[in-house]
Amino acid sequence: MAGLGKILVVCGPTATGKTALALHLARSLGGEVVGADSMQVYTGLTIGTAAPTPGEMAQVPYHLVGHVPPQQPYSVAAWLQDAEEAIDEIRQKGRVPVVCGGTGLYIQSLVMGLRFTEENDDGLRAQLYAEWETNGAEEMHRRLAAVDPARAAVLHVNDKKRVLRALQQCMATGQTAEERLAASRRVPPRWQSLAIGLHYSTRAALYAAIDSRVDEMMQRGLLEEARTVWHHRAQYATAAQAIGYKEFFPYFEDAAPLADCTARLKQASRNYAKRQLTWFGGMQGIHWLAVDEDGVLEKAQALAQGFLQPE
RNA sequence: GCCUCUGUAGCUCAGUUGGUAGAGCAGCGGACUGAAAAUCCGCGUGUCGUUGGUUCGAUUCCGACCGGAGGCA
Repeated sequence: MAGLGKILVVCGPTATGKTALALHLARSLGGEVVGADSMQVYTGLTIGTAAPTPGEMAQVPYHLVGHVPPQQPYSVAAWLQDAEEAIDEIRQKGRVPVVCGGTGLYIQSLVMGLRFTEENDDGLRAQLYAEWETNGAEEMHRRLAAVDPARAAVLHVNDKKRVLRALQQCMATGQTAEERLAASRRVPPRWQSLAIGLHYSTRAALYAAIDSRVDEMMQRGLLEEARTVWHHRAQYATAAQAIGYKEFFPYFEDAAPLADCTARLKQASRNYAKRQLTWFGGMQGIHWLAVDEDGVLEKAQALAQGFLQPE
């Protein structure tokens, strides 16, 4: 363990102040921030994704924020690769990597040290999605059961995304999901991480923070940003799925009043925060801090300093 | 003032030819290995507006009252 590089991780549900904490840690400990957010990676999606502001990014070096054109596909695999590169670069400079974000899949994969191979076939994926439409869920699930019974047994028939992904992966590589999982863990973790999770002491406080942050985003010009995304929705395959934009599409299409869309956005954000809470709640070893109690920055800094202390 | 419609889950509404009720959304819980801000799974007791009456039994039928919508004056 002694030789493992150390990284700090700031995670938790949306609207808890992760960005501010990461900035504080990076500034006080000589660090650089690495974004772990599946939507903040896209260039130009700044207000709706609550990306760090130019002012914040000027204070400390940032990585993996706004570095992907919105029309370009991206994924955990790509992010992991980018993140490893960024972390290596930061450590070579003798600085501390501060990974910050709310995408549970990304953070967990990084902490676990997962690695993915090159395999990916978008054409095959599209074909399988088309077949799902004509053949139905049961038939596709049966096909998976024929090639990878273990995976099929675990996946619900309606879990379209995972059933088709498993099928695609089998067809492309001949490997079962179990073999793929094993391969992703082949290289032992390269980092030792301290994860700090931010939350509110009550669910009501979290939801109130989310609601008022949406109002703030509106004042900062979210609607115009959303309109841009709407214009390009055909090319922005993944980016157009981000919460904060798609909720306004009905408004742009004259199908709903603006107030309804704003309310819908708040609701979607609350639902999302709940899913994040489930995800991070299931991760072991997170040090949780309540942001509506005093001294969060100090507590986090003390934890980080203790962790970074050479043994 | 009169007539008609209406009052069922937090919200929008089904339904019970009389045997105390169920969907969607919300909410709550969970899952998650290449689109993950995505995707998927599970959880439904609520004075069936109030109050009398008929009935073995009323949320359901009848009356009155209260609230809401519309129409006629």
